Amino acid sequence: MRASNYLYSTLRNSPTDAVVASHQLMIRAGMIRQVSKGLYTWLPTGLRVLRKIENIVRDEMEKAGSLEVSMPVVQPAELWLESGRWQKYGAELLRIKDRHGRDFCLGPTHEEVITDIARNEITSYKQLPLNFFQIQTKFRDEVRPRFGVMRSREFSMKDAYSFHVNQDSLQQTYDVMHQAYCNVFDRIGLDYRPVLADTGSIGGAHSHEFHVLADSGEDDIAFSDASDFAANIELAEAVCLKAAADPATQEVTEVFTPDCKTIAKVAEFLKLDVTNTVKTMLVKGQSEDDQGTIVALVLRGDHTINEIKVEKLAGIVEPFEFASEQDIIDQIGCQPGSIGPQGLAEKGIRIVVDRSAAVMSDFCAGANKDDYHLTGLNWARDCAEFEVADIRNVVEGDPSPDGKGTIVIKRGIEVGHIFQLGQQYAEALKATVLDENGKAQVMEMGCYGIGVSRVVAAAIEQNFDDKGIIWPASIAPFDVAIIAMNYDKSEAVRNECERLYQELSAQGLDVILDDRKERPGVKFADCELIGVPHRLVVGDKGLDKGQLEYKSRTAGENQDVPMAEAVDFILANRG
RNA sequence: CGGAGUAUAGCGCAGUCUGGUAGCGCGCCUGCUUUGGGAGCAGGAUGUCGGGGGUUCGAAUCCCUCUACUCCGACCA
Repeated sequence: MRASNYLYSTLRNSPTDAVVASHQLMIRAGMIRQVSKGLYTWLPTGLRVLRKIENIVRDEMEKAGSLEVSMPVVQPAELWLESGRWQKYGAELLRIKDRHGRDFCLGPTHEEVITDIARNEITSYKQLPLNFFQIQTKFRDEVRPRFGVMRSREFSMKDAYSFHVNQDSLQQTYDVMHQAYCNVFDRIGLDYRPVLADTGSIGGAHSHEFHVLADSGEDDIAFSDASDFAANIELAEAVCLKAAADPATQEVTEVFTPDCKTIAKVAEFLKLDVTNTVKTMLVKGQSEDDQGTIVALVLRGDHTINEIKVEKLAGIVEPFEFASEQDIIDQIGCQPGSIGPQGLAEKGIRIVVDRSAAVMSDFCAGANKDDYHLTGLNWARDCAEFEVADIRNVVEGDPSPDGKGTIVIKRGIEVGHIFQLGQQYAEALKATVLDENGKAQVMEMGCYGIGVSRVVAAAIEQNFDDKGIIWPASIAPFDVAIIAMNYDKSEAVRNECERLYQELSAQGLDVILDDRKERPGVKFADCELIGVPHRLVVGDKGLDKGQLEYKSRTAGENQDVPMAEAVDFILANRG
């Protein structure tokens, strides 16, 4: 590519509405432009990167035995009604009507369509296993799109779906895909981790997420400092090593705690450590007869509730919802802020206590009376009727669930997610094959996603400096930039640039020849901003000595390279 | 959905309080000079001041309304 025929669209200052580095740099480097909230145009530089990632993903998928297909973005409501997700998926599913008034949606994912294909095309167990993938535009009407293409409404995703005659076969493909994902992210050159994950709205049993580690990530990942354990905090088990509560040493005492509506205030007012308090939260419970059912969740004062874990308890409404203030006043007789577990069981309220809270002794809790708390509480003596469950988020310093080391928490950007779906979609859509005995059998399914456009942003989050983007070699928009000095005046420069351009291109490299009539500083700045890994400067000064000047994007110093060796030098340094 | 904020040239911003001919920097165009880190001089182009309505002799500015975008929150007892 010759710069004189190219659109840089680089900006000197970044628009104020971009807050994270990748979003700012993608705009400044002329990669993307926002068209509307969560909707972006990919400019030439951005699209080059996106395509390179797609190609790596496609290559690894094919190596893993997946077959490429292309499914429609617009999908009929019928399929979604059949799977039950037309009602279940919620507002992220953009529903539209066609001219005949029939219902459609923009595909946020493609389980329904692929399962429809599978049930029509696959008839015998002998055809299985089969694995399909596509790289395609998805639409999810996000509550809050942000951070550029990191969380946009329309985005590029590689989604794959596998079909099996049994669980063993599914597990095998799952393992193959797990490895393929590692290969993809290794090839791109990202610092990533596979982590245990919740299955969320897609459903299913077993699942891993692939996270790129970055402070700007939106997910918390719990790692062990002594093993390879890693799990999304949504899922990470909170372990309590202490087996039982110590015996009571204090009597229950009611204390006046005016205006102490939070644990922090209560602890401060009573000069207690927050770890010696519990907080009691009331959430909506499910029951057949009445609507006002509430369930009490009890946590140690310094812990936070994990909604995903709570939703998995039987009898709790999903999605998770706190009880209304009116229900609390009606059933407990006090305002939120003074609630405690003692006496709730007598009122017929179910109590679920977190493991760590269940082994406390002589603790402090709300008195179920406005502006009063109780100290010296002990479970066995004062409030013996409760269930114990894991309902909190792990925190740093917790023991690792695998028994090795302690938990460290880091931020991650979710770039991939693999699931074992089991039979849920195949069953809903009646996708069956005939087995050895000629009997119809519901297929097992797996699904596997990579957020291709998000990988672009994630790669930048891990690789930039004050001058701009530093692309991993595998996905750079150009492999090498030839910066011409005095291109229009010097025939020697033009000839050498042309030679390099031809020879490097012939080697399969993506070359940008900066032949613009710009001052050198402008060319250097653009080259660094868009993050080209290798740079050759061609000027009369060097040519007189038979030399070119080389600099890698990451190196501080220039390096002279003889003209004759330049192409081999670049090839050798490409890595 | 709740809260806060913004909307003026391609980008970044001033002007709004106190109504009186639309401004600045960068970028863009032309010419000359310059040519190894975002050049200098001279000249030039570009705006329905987000849309609609109102008040006024007169509105970017005051009032009403709509829209778009940004950020924060939706983890509290």
